[in-house]
Amino acid sequence: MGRGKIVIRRIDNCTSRQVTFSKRRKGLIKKAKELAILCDAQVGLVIFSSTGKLYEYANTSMKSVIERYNICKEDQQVTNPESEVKFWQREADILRQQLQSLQENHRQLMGEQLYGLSIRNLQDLESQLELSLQGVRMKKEKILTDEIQELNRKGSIIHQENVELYKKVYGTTDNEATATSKNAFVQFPYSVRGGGEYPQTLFQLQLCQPEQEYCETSGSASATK
Amino acid sequence: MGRGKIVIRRIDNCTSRQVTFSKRRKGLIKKAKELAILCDAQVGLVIFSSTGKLYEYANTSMKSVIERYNICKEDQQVTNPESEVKFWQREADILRQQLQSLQENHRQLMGEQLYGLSIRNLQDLESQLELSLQGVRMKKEKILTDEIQELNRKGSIIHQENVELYKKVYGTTDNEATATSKNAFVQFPYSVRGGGEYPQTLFQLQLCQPEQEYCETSGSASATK
DNA sequence: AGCTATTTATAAAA
DNA sequence: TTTTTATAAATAGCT
Repeated sequence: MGRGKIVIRRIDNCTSRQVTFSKRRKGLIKKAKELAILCDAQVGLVIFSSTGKLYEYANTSMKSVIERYNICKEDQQVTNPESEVKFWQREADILRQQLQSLQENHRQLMGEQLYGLSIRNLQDLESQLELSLQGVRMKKEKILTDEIQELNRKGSIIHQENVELYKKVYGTTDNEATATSKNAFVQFPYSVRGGGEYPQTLFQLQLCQPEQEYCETSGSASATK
Repeated sequence: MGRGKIVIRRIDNCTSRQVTFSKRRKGLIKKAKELAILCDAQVGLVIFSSTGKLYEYANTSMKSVIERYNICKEDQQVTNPESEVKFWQREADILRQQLQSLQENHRQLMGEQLYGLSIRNLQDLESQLELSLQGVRMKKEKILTDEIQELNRKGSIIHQENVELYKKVYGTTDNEATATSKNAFVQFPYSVRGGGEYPQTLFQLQLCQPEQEYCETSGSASATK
């Protein structure tokens, strides 16, 4: 329900995530209220943002909801009443396991601890790393091109100003001003992709040349499916 | 959102109320899940139907949500003497933080969540990924060469055995046996690197040829420093 | 924070 | 209950 369809997975962009959190939290609480009213239900809703901030809704009181919840659970639990300490120990255990699993995965992504992986596993890992590299490189290139574009924009403005100033100082004839400014001022834009009348090769070469070396030296090694 | 607009007030008709409860409860829980995933939040939802039936959702565990909720509420009151429970809660908190930090790192290694990284960071990440790839590929190649070497070893032994058997069956003259075995048996080793008198090219080609295609299609994308 | 084009949720009916 | 369908709501992507 929006301008585009989205897949339900963690939103990477921090700002977008915050905005979406704010909108959806509001929506969720509204729906919880409606359910409670329409259907005469008792509803308790607790939300912690990723930054740890607490949001809550309860049509009665959170305390009563939790108490009622606990009663329900106790009734179902014929098993030993696990002490609070036991619970948190288990919680810590689970977290520790998750941590360990993630750490192993992490090491493999770092190209370490590859012992015991099958060819299949290694190929999957390799593909993933290639995808990651691609993402990182695209991101890097984007930052650089954005920066260059911004510089060109600023440069253009300054160039424009200089042309105007030049006219004011030396005369108002277009021909004269233009002819001289070509020697006096830097031309913009230098070399942004699709930037207009200037050839694209300059910027392309700047970005790619240092990388050519890698391609050649490890070309056969990086040839993989 | 339906065939007609409704006002938010208790639904009198018992059947309609049940139907609506069922549908909206499902929708609410779905939204809660989405919020938790999209925005990386911790969500706990408790619903009692008007008939007293309990429905719940929590992306972690309801207990941990409630505990965290209580901690939030307590902290606003007074500082209590730390009990064993407090200790374990803190332990879980620390582990949760570590997990979060590692998860962020992990996502970046997966080429995600690159928002906010500087060129410098991205280059470090890129280098790391390249190292990882190199390690993975070396490991993979080692497994394959080892396997081939092992096969060659076994093949050699079998070949030797066959030569012996051939001698026993058709005669004992060295010349005859050797001459015929060249037509009857496969020669080992085929092509292990540095394996001796056989050229290395065969094995190299076997490993690299199927991968040539990939190298060409994504050659420019993977060309990087 | 708003604005809409779209996607979702769901009211009514079966 | 579940499915279908017409509509109301929610909200993703922009500004």
